[in-house]
Amino acid sequence: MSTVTLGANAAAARDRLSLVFAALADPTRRAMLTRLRRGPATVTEIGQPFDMTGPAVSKHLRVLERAGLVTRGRAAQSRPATLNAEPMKQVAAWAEEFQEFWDQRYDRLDDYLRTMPDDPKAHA
Amino acid sequence: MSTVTLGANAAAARDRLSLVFAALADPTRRAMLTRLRRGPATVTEIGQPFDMTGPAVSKHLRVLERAGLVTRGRAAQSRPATLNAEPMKQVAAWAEEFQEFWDQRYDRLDDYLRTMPDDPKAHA
DNA sequence: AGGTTTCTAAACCAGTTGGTTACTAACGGA
DNA sequence: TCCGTTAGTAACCAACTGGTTTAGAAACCT
Repeated sequence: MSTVTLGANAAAARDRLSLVFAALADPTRRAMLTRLRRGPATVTEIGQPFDMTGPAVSKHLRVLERAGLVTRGRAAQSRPATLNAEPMKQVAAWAEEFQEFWDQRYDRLDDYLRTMPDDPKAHA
Repeated sequence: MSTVTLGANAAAARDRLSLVFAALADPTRRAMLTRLRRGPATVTEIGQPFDMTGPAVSKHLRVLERAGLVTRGRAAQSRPATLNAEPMKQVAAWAEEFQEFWDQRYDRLDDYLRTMPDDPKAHA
């Protein structure tokens, strides 16, 4: 079998948007980003509100960095993190493609039944 | 120690937004949602474009369902999934709280330096 | 009743995630 | 030069993830 047959490929082909969404899927990291709206901060500053060890904070920051949500500088021995909100623009843009469905009543069974036969001419 | 001491708590306290972001962090699932914009669809219809087995599709749908992005009905032996885009409104809202930083030049070192003296006594 | 279609459940597997502890590196100050 | 602060590496661990195969439930069609 040329097909890989490997049980798990998992997150192999992680595109950019997936990285961003995955980074945002953790409340700790979202809180960190919110914190960074008030300006750049050092690792210890960022980790202060959370009950976790230094390396854990460091790892979270690396996830944010790899998603492009944070850029890191170097000032003395501190390595300040700066918010880079550009990827969030893409997140918002993606979500807003669904805007027309946001407040849709989902009891439109008739609509469902009309769409059911799935054939292209059902629309025209 | 009453604290669990367990090495991994991980995704224990998954709040709603985290569930939604996690669900969107997979390109397959995003494609499924995009598909559902054209109207409800059965599991086999949804899984057709993807090279994966039935159960895999089923699992993806369950993730979407638990995130509140999809509601499932029952019609005959098919169990059609309907898009529920309401959580995306929250996603967009969250992302847009960062709107003022989207196009920000991040070479504002002066701003950084102004925010730096974060310690309380530096203010008073 | 028997068969087909549609979908899910269970068990399993490998890779990722989120945390820990212990150690190391780099810088600034006395 | 030595010390404290700041941050990152390495190794480890348990839970979660995304996929598989195998089997089974539920509804339709003769």
